[in-house]
Amino acid sequence: MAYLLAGLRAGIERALRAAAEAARPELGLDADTPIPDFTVEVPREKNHGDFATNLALLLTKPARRPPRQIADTLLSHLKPPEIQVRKIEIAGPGFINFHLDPDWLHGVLPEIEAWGGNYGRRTLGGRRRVQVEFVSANPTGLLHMGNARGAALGDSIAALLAFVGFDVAREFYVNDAGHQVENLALSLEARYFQALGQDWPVPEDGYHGADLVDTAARFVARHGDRYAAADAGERRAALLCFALDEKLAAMRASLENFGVRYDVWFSEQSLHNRGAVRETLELLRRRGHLYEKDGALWFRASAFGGEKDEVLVRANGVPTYFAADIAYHKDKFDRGFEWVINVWGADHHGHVARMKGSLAALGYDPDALDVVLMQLVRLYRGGEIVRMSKRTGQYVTLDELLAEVGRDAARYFFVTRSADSHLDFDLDLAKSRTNENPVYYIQYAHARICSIFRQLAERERQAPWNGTPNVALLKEETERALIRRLADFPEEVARAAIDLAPHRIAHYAHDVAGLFHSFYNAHRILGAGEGLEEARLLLAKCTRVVLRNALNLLGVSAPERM
RNA sequence: GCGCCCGUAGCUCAGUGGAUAGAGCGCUGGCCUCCGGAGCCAGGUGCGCAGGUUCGACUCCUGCCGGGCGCACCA
Repeated sequence: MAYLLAGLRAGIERALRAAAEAARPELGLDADTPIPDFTVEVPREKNHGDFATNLALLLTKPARRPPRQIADTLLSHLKPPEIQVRKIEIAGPGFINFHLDPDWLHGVLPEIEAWGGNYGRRTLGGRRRVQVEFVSANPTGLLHMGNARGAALGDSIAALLAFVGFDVAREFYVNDAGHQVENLALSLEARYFQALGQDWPVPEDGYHGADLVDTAARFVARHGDRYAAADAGERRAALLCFALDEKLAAMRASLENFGVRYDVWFSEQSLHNRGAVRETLELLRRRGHLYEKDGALWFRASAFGGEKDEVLVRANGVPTYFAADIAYHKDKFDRGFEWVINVWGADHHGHVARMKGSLAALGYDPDALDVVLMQLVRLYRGGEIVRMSKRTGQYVTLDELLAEVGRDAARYFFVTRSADSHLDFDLDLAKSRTNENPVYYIQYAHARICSIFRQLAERERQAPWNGTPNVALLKEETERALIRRLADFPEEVARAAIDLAPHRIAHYAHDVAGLFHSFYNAHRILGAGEGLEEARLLLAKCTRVVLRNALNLLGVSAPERM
């Protein structure tokens, strides 16, 4: 998949490498000295041309010559690449700047038009199988802001990886086993008896959210007081089963409203049921990485980069969450994923080293696991921090967020910051339908373009135009700047995917929208005159393609009207 | 105390070791008899501190200061 811009860059790289090889004798480089890894990048400063390389600067040490002299020597050996270079100059401390024939931009729009919805797609992934696991919230409550950020981030990462050619699966790990679930059962039991009119307090460290009151009420509606007199274990099991079904269904619905769909919902309990946890423990034991102490079974995590050793089986015989998680990650690789990505809250960072350590201990490659740690979300309303606590049941849920600010603004806000930056989410800003809100700025550009084409369609009914737009007519500063930026999209996509950083796409889309608005404001499209109008329509059309493709990656809609 | 993340403009944040560090919001002043004014144009202040590596550091290393989060037989 060779895009225009990438081709130009590659051509310059090849020509430079060849020049460096040819200049070896003059530069005093023997055959063993490698040519350093130079960059061919787009200079920030326009006067510095279309591309610049630092090759001469990097050669100063091996060649032991001043950089500008090296640059001179390189230039004398530089065969003009297959592209049209108008001017090459040595500048600054020793950069070599390439000024291209500005006509190269003429190829960009036809390229975008031809690719359409696939413009920006790459083949970097080689169809390798990648799994992205995200949210994986405890089914003990509703989804909160941290889960929402994880959902937006994980889904966009998955979309990006798919766009660059990976075979991607989205997965939700359901923590339906362990202490917290037992805790949930006890809280439910209390709400159940309360619903039946009895005085039965929710345990101190239980779940106090009002949602459990509703769950209990529905349980009573279905089963009445049948379980009041039943065996406690039976009662709790029934309540739990009922609640988990309900909670998971609700989570799935919330996430779908948020534009997130999973390929797999993976049950932790299923690992226990089919003996996968036991088998994993056995494998670790055979490999000599377990020992007993104080009646518990420990994993020698400290031998694999962990901060300390970890308990896998408690003295009471119950395996820990970590034991199940090891089995789970083993299972991921056994299912054939070559690359596994977890999106976790920063409060789990301590878990990363031991998780990777456990993979190493099992004989898997710990580098095949990447954990994207995402910092916490702080919610602001009316300039004040909204305090949240799951334990006390006081937190804003994903559903409430969607009701208040809408899906597009929410998705955009969550994904516009890098994962390792704390997120201050301003509810007032996110729900404002004004120019303060950056998400509408992008969508507005898209809607504007659609509006132009609606009018065009209206007019074309009288006098349809059929010809080929002449992109050479697009000579205005704002036009060229916009085209240039549209040409960047494939590289932006690749970078964002490799870095697992969808926020780059958010910023890029905003940038493109801004360039379009500037162009639009400075020049007429419809009625611009014979030929020019068609060229500008093509530019608008291609801008729409890029905006749409970018917004798609973020899970934000591209509306035709607003 | 130890570990991870963060510290860039008044606020919220971008910025693969490159040349003169950007955007949004807020503030001020302008802009179409015309394709959607949710738009455009103009105006300015900043890389927490101190060392080090490098031809070159916001970026890498060390120390310090400040903020967040971890350091359970919880998940």
